[in-house]
Amino acid sequence: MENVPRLDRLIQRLESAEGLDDLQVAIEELRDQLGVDHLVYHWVSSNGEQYGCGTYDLEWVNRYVEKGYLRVDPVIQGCYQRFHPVDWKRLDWSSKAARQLLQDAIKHGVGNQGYSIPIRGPNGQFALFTLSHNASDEDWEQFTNDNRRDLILIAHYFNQKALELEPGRKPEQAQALSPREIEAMTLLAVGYSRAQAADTLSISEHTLRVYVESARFKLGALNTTHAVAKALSRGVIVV
Amino acid sequence: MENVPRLDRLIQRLESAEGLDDLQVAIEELRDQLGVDHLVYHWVSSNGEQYGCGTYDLEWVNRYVEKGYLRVDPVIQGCYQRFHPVDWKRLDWSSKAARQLLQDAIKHGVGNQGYSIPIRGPNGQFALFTLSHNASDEDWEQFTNDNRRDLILIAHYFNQKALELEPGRKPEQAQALSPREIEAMTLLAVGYSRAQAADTLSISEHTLRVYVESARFKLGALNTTHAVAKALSRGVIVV
DNA sequence: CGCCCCCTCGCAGTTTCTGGGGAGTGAGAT
DNA sequence: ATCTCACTCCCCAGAAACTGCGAGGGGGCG
Repeated sequence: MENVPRLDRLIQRLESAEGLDDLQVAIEELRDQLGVDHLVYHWVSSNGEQYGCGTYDLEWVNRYVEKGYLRVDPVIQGCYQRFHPVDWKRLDWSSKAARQLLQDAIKHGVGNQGYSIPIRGPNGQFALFTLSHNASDEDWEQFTNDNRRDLILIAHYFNQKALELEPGRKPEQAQALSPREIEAMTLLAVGYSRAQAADTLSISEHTLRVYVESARFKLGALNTTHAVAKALSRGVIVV
Repeated sequence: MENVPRLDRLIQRLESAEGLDDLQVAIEELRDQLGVDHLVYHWVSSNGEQYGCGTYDLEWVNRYVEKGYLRVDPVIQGCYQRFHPVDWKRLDWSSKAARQLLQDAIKHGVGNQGYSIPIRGPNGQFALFTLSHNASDEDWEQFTNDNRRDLILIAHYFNQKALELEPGRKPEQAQALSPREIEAMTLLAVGYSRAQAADTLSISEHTLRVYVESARFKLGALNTTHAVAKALSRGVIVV
């Protein structure tokens, strides 16, 4: 495993990428240059669709999806709650499902070591930039320490380009909620009933209802719970 | 204006900061070293609370808050929709309130040029790392281009430390949900009614109800919407 | 072998939410 | 100066969710 080579040139390549294919080529080259087993960038969008590119076997990717590993993966859950890159060893693998996932992953060629960088974009976008490799704890620690900053930057530029190139993200640009709508949704998100929320805002329950309906419409949600979930995952409201 | 000096040492200083005061000192030193007029880190939250440190006059900060500029500031709104750092010139200053804000800002010593880096953390955290200065368009463009990568990194480490030090962050690790409970909550979060969700899982509606109640209890939530919101913001479920 | 948790199912009554109407004011934008 | 949009209020009826009662089988762990 070597240090990130020619950071400047790599970032320039990323910036000049014109299609998702270019990102796939870039990630493979970077994998080779770093000398790690796998390098993956993947993005979970709020509507469930996800785009990713990387060097995992297709078989493993499909298996991961089919088995619903997304829901039990400590890497996902851990990164979702963290800001800084995280070594897989520091995550919580105590649950049975998690250990099973890890064994399965190793069996499919994912290394015993991993390092994942969480990245967040507008509208609740969340992506991971992950390295995996077979190495000793010491070597891996050394490697990740040496390259952390460059990897953070690469992940950033990678995500920037993915955001640019990702099709179908404009329609998802929902209308902004009005201040009152945001207040109403926020109160519902922290457990208030409509009556309580209306009382808190000193308006009639009917008025509050109008806000919630309006917000539901703007967010394209099917019901109040859905609307709160969408508002949260897009960062429209914060609890 | 000079290039970012001694990036390594600066990041080390940030990493070893033990209090918010250290961050204030760090930001002032960095400002002096960069030779820009102002450098500000602030954490924007929609409910109004915010923490920040920087070199703006206290008078200006207070005025900004009192006037409710937060709601009309194109810097906030623009960065909220973007991932990459943005030059203030590229934002939309067409609205009357925005131009008024800009004039007011310049009058209070904020430079005519600005550059803001959006940063996002877990649970919808959103912060800005902003430079402002008096300079010509050409000089400013040159400066920001030369320092972009280093500034992104600094902003990242700054935010990491701010997240660590932020007092109001309670771990509050709740009980884990069972697989079935996670499935149930996830379906509700994507807009399914209880009946639909039960149908999807091929169980009776009542059984599904038991899961939801159980999850609500484990999450310490007051109702289903609250439970979904808590599960989402804790990363227990991913939509 | 109990104990605890996970999974599964039923009934009934009460409360809340949803969706369909209509209506008036004020601020900001064209 | 009109016009849009946010904000406020009201009624009604049906659909859905919540509350509280109870019940049994299966699996892991001390």
